[in-house]
Amino acid sequence: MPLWLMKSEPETWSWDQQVSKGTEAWTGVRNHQAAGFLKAMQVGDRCFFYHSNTGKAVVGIVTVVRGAYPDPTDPAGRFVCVDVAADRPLPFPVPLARIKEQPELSAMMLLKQARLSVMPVTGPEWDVVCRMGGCQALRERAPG
DNA sequence: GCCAACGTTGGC
DNA sequence: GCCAACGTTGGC
Repeated sequence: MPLWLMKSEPETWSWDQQVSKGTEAWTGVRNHQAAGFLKAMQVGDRCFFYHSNTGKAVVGIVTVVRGAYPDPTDPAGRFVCVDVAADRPLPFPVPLARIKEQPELSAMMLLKQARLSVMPVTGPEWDVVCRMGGCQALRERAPG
């Protein structure tokens, strides 16, 4: 069961906006490694929603509601996007600083590849972050 | 505001 | 095909 993390600058697209809108196309990824992860996503997969730059915290969970399709914002038509829907907030957002303090999270791709905007999260990492965020650790795929 | 990491571009 | 220059991301 794949689990993911997606980054967004809150000035560009925030968790609050995601909650207000419900479902949103996750466009603008222009990195081939990140695009590969988008292509691997399946409907129902869960993703952490991470605020980069001014936020620097995992703030919520979204679910994939449409698998990879051509990104309408890419004029060349080479990159893909997915649609995600807000699932639930983390009652206590988990800051990057706290992730760095956790020995169990020391191998997270978030820490290893700072510039990657879409990445997989392991099951144990998922559970630890959920626990830190005061959220039930739902790993299983969301119902359709 | 600075800088490290790193992907891309372009000259050779 | 190499590599320097440059642009972008994102933490600090």
